[in-house]
Amino acid sequence: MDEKQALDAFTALSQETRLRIVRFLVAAGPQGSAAGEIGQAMDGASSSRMSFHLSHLEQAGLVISRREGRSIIYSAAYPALSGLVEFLMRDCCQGHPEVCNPAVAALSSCCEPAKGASHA
Amino acid sequence: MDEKQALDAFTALSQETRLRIVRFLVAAGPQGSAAGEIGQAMDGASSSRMSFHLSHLEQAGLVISRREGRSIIYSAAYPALSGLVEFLMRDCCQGHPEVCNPAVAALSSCCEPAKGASHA
DNA sequence: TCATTATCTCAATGTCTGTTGAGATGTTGA
DNA sequence: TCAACATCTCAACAGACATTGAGATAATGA
Repeated sequence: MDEKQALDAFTALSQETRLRIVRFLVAAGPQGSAAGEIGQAMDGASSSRMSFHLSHLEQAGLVISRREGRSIIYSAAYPALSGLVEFLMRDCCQGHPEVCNPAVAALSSCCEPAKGASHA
Repeated sequence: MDEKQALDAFTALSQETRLRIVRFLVAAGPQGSAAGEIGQAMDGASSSRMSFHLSHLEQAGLVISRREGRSIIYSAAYPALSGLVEFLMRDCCQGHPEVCNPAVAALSSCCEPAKGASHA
């Protein structure tokens, strides 16, 4: 992840519809979701609007797509998301791990295999 | 961290100068850096430009400021950064921790007390 | 108080971005 | 091949954003 990629990723995430799409796909898991399904989840956004935002996200490297029959299935690009987090926090704390440990804790708890209710 | 805050944070991070400022301050640690110092680190950006971006970042909650004599010292708002990471990755992986563990690893390694060379 | 330094505020300008609607492309089943 | 469906592409418009330069505010030391 270099600065240009990070900038593209943050630009993509700075728009309400796109941020919702990414979070929707993050929660959807690796199997992803069809463009139409995503559009319905976004308050029934128009197809051209979805296409615009999905291709924006794909160009930014935050989602990936594959065709399945008539549908195009989008899913979160987890490695890119990890890379983005790492880029933003790189060289954090300078030997004071307590300042960024909350971020680690937040992510770790998310990634524990679900036992009951998960997130806070 | 709610959606509006996250959106403001990502908007703030989607601009080259502001992203550099945040990363500069993340690396600078909790003691922070004066506005003028930051401006010099940003290829000598003009004071009005720095002021614009720093107040943008402060409004977005990503940095905090304090006056020290004539200078205003800015520092990274580490809890906000942690919250942002948590918000983006919330509900990730749905029982498949392997998909977002790389993000945890990236952050964890950053946060280990420095022994030699730190980041990857 | 005055000069100096550090930073912020404001208005003007050019550029970028999101939305919309119409139409094109690709896929499926008959 | 045809009709139906899913998605993408394109041009146009309104609104938001970054930069600039001039001037205002705040703190310091003499």
